[in-house]
Amino acid sequence: MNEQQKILDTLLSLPLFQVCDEETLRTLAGRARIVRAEKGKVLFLSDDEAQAFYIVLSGWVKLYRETIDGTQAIVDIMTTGHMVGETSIFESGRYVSSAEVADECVYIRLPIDFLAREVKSNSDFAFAMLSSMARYRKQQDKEIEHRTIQNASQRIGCFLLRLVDPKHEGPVVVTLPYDKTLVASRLGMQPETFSRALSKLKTITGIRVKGAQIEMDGVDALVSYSCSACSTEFPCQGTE
Amino acid sequence: MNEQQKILDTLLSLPLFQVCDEETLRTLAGRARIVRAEKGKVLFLSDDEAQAFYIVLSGWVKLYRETIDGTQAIVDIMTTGHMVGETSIFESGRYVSSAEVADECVYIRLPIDFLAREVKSNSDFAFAMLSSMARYRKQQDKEIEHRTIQNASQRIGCFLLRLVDPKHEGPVVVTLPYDKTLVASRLGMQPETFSRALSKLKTITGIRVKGAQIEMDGVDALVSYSCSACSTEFPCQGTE
DNA sequence: CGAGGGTTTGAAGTGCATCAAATAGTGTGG
DNA sequence: CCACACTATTTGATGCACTTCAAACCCTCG
Repeated sequence: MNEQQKILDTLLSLPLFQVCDEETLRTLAGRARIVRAEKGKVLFLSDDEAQAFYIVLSGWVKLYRETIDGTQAIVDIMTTGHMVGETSIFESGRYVSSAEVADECVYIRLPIDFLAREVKSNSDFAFAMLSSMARYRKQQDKEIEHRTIQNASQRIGCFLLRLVDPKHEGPVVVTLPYDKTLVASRLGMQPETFSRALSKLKTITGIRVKGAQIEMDGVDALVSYSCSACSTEFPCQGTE
Repeated sequence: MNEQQKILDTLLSLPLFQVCDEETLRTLAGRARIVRAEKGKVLFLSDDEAQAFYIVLSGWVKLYRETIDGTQAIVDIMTTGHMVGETSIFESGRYVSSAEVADECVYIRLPIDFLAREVKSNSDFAFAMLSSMARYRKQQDKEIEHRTIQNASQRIGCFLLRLVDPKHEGPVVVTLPYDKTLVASRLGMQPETFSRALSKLKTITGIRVKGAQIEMDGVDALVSYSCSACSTEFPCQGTE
């Protein structure tokens, strides 16, 4: 399958683009490129003038903000199906955070001018984009809540639960999606704290940790430990 | 001036509604009510079925999420010109957080069905709403950053700076917009911590605190103390 | 096999929370 | 205008959670 066809198929698989005219998408796909990149590749920096937005096909892209002295705050970590950089069209055409590949990654790079045009001319598209924006907003609200009222171990528990299929019952094995250092910063803590908090979670809830694999007999122990300190009940669906 | 006219004028003064047909707004205004409410009045609770959205005319409304044991996490605090509850249209018609009057407040209560209809039929409106959503998203991203890398005193300094007119130069007096306990929870800390962190900020930056009034000879001291631990330079425009 | 990154562990320090109590500030009724 | 009640704010003492710095360990990959 050629690259353009692959891009077109991807677009058609995303709810946001399903409301677009196929001809429009074909043109868009013609102006897009699939990119394979290694960890560390910078997609864009905060305040850069936006030329493109991105759709992640596989792997992980981290969004972060950075102070002058180099301290980073992870804003979010995106993966398959997520859009990156699209909000620049509402911010005078500049990116509001930096984006970098966190783990070997394939993504589509698309011209940003398409977005602004489509949002203005296709109200279904605007509505779909609003929905995805609203979902994101809800997620960020939850994130603030988590960081305010959950301790480190509870946040880890909550993170693990969001990796479990909510319909699943009985014993589960989940795999951490990226390295522990990154999970730590995603959850707003230091790697050392993560390591210790995970041990604590182990003794409290009886989960078993084998490298990046985490086994448990069921979600109940985690749920009762983590979700008690949260306004949302399991399944939390914090997105991602 | 009668109530409907006042509502109509308010709507016309907000960028979001300026893109609407005046006749449509007149109808909307006819279905809206101005409400005066005291501290503690609940506008809605998380998960309630949404009947209305709100526009704050004066005073303060806090958005919060609450765990079963009653612990609250303040998500945001809204004031003049802010919309509240509007995202419910993207969340199967349910509110995603609770809202309560934090300080004597006047607001307009409008029927929610208008929003969904207008977003779908008026693409300028959809675009305007996207812009406001994007602004909010940016603000929340910043909030997460602040809570991750700023300490309590720096967050207070940052909060104070956002109360200062960015174009202002020389000595300034700012007034805390609501009581210190609420400012504390807005910034994700305990009242006691707020009090101590404010004293610390006083000795570090030379600001003078007189009740809710805070005087300083200039913003520089605050800027160099608070903004150094932030990716955004002053004026930060964290909104609000 | 050795280098280098990721991860864990240890020791020590800091910041914030918590509980308790004092103080200041505000509004009320007399 | 004062005394009282009530709330907001501050202060003190203490403990825990998380960070920091340092070092060891582990694993993977050239």
